Amino acid sequence: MSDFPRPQLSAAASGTSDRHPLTYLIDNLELRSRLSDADRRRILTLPYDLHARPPASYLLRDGEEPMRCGVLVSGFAYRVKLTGEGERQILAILVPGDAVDFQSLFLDRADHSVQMLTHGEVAFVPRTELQTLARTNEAIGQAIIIKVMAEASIFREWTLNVGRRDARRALAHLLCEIAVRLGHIGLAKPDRFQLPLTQADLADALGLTPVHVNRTLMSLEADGLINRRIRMISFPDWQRLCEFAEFEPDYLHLGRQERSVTFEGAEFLTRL
Amino acid sequence: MSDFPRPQLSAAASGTSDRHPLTYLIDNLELRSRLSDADRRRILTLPYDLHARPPASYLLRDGEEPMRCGVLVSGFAYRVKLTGEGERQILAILVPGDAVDFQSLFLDRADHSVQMLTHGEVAFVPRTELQTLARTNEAIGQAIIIKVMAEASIFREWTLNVGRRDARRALAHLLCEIAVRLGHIGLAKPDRFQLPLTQADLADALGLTPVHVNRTLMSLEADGLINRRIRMISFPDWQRLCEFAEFEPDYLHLGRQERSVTFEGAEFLTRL
DNA sequence: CGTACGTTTGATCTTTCTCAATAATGGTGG
DNA sequence: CCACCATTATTGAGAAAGATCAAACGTACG
Repeated sequence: MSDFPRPQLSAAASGTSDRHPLTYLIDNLELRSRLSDADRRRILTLPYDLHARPPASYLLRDGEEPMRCGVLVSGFAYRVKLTGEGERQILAILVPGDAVDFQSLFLDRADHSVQMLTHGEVAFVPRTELQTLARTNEAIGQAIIIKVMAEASIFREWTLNVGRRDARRALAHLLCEIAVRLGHIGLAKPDRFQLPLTQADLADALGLTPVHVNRTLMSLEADGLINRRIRMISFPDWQRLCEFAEFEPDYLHLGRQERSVTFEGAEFLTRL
Repeated sequence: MSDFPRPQLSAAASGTSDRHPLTYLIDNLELRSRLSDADRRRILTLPYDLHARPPASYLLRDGEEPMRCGVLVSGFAYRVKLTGEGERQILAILVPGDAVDFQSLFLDRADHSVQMLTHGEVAFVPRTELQTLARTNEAIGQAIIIKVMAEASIFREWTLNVGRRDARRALAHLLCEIAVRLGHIGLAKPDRFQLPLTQADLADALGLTPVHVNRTLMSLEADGLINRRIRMISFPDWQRLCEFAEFEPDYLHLGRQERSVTFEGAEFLTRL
């Protein structure tokens, strides 16, 4: 909370290896929940189709009835909504291991779209299989709920970023978030990472204009808060950047949510 | 979708009657889920404390470990986050029947605060009781998940509103949302309602300045999109307002989420 | 009837947008 | 490996939406 966690390398591999695709989902759930060996094996029995997807392709369309749930295996994607005028607002970034449709697993239709940001691979699991799994396996069901709740928390911070931080602070905050999330899956070095978004994407994420994002990036660089070489962002002073951005990663709810383990009938927790 | 639902009066009462407080929660869940008589009775067995709360009092504090879950029985509340500079961003409005802590029912600590907007009453239920209920009763558990997901959908639309709509459109959209949600619980007439927010609150909800909200309200009124008498907002032409605001209430996910009923082992849904 | 809070108004300033052009970059086919 | 094309990034000048500051006005309520 007070000392800012650097983006850290973890064991989760990065390349488009030949690991079972759903191990990425397992790793993702285990960022916040504890699963048993049996739970992990159960997830690996889910049927899936693995597909390569090009940039900008849709993984989910606004208004559609979701029939399957995609799990991002490699590459990046984003959640997006459009205004009537066709202006985009990017709502979230998905990284490898993230599921596309947990957000609407029990809703009749999608209220936003998900599109690929880069080239990547997606494992599609039938929605009914996941629903059944979520309801028959308590640990997995809870892990999914925790994931949904953590994502909702990220939406809230995103709204604060868009609504109440100026361009410099908001952009710095977004870079911090992406750096930490990539670090947790081994896709960022402690002091640098490859930004998967163009400046136009950043603009749509922050409710700004590409031109202004460009100027803001240059302004952050001029102040020594970041360095850029092409699309590689590096942090000369991570802590200073976090302080400037007001970045406090609690809202990511990373780390196991241990307190949520209820001891049936036990009241002692309410006395803590 | 094509014809805009007017805010509608429902059977859910409004006054601070002597109904069992948790019937408000039941009505709230039944906006989107089907519950059996047994489920309803089960909810009514939850222990609770009913408290009157003054405006601005906290129902949940950012960073706190939630020990209990409040259910708003009367009055209004809002979810809020602060920047490091102390600027507020209101993230959501809670109306009678809404639960305060579903958003963090399985998370270790709250990532935002909830405060009363007006005077009101809140029924506090021990968090462990709710967790247990959510896990032991499938229908209620699913109803809670659906509620969490629907709220997340509202967060996303909120972000679009703040990030990509100009002040007039965003304000009109917010008024539409509040009108429809109040209508569904019988707190709005078809063409008018009592706005529970001050102009400063509206500003914090939209990422604007109170001065600008004031001017924007006057501008909407000058265009005949709304009328105001004190805090009473009325709609001379609801459909025109909806079109102007790009308000399409699908994102509220009101109406029973029937498709989410899985027939165990049945694959036929994937063929729809 | 006075105090606190909310609303309205005016003048001025800043951030961010718009439009338009130019320069890099990256990938592709030859 | 090079030439070419499409994207992406950068720059400049001018315009606009929204912010800021300060004050006056209403209204509600103890």
